[in-house]
Amino acid sequence: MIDIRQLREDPERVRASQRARGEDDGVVDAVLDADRRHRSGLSQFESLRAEQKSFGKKVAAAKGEEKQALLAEVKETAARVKELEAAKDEAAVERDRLLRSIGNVIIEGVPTGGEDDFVTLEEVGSPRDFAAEGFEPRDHLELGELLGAIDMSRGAKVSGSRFYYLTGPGARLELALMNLALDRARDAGFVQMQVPTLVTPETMAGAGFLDAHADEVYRLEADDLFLTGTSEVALAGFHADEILDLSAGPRRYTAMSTCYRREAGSYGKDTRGIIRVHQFQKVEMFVYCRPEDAETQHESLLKWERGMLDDLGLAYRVIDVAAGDLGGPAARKFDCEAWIPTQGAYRELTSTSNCTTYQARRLNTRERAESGTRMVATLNGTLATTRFLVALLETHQQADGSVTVPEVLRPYTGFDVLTPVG
RNA sequence: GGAGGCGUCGCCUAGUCUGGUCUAUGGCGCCCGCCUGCUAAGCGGGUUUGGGGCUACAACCCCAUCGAGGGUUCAAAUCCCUCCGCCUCCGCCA
Repeated sequence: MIDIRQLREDPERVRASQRARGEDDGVVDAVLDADRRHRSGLSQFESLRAEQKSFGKKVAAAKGEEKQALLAEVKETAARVKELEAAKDEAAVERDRLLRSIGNVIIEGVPTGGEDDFVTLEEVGSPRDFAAEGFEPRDHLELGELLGAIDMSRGAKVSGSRFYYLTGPGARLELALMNLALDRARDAGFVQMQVPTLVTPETMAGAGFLDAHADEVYRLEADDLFLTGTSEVALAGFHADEILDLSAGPRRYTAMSTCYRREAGSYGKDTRGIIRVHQFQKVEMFVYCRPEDAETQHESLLKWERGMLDDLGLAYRVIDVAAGDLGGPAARKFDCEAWIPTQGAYRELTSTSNCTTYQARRLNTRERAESGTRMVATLNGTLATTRFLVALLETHQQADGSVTVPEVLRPYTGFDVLTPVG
């Protein structure tokens, strides 16, 4: 949720943000209107309520007939107070409903437009030239099956489409990747967490996943709980309704968790292999910081993400995601997309978002400021996910189907190469 | 799953039975000041959070806030209902 005060003081900035996102900017005036109605209703309610309260003291002091007379007089006031209260509450509900529909105000420099309007900030490394090497690359699933690392058909047998098993060296490789990421996060000062992956509707909504992403979320109806699609949800909820002390610097957390996504509306897309699946592992970074530190923290998250991709020997590009593709909470988002040889395309491996105070406002996470309290900023970023395996297998394959393990992962896998089985 | 107890403004705590003088008591901690070679002690004052009004974004005034949400009432921390959390005991269990 954006700050109503910012909207009052600088409505044009919010309108411009809405336009850049390709959203309706008329909602801004609708909010202002509801806000005015709420505030005038609030004044009316408060002054009459004050009158009623002072009357109550007279009633308490009075006796006998005098008391009866006062009671009769104030009864009408009480009824009127109730009406005024209902009216101002109604206006507030309308105001908040509209306010919640507005996405975060984008940071200056974010490209205008939709999914295809991103700006490439940098291309790192060059895609491997298999033609020059004289062999046709196998795709990650063919390799995975050849190496006894991925088993899609048994995943489908047990759980349906878009489920899979990682077997033997595949399971080992994924866990190696996660451990590398967790060690790096720890070395960078992140507090490591194990988090719930089932959360309440309040937490899910607070993190911002029940709006645009509502169809993407698994819901357990019997218990009214949601399976999270990222540990960002639990990490964002961790400090909900708290007042933090950030005087010693940002609070930074990392967690590996299983992530669950329905992938509704993506029928027929990425149906082969583990590019797009219902369940996967991910190591996430999450930062609570002062609003003025958010952009610096965002750069740091991007730096750590890039460090992983660099050291894993992947070719990738960094993009500045366009306003229309940010989602509600993010004010800016950088994606790192790795080159997938058999697709001849860059595909998202990591994503880091600066949510400024948007997420914190919904979750009511504040900090102690010089006078009073104020909202903190939250940021998140991916350090590793199961999808990395796609780029790793394809990029580091050899003509005979074996796959070289990047140096940095070897201490974790315990082997240097995956070799074809049987 | 069953029975009981508890939830008060950082922490502890009074108030709940018997609704109004609660503008929520006291202690600890913390902040400001006085006093004082320094520190401590002592003394005085302040110290929930959110919102609104008026404004210099001050001061001041008002409203809400006693786990959350409803209800009864002229009036609710206090009475009633629902929910949540914690504790104790019993039952069940990978």
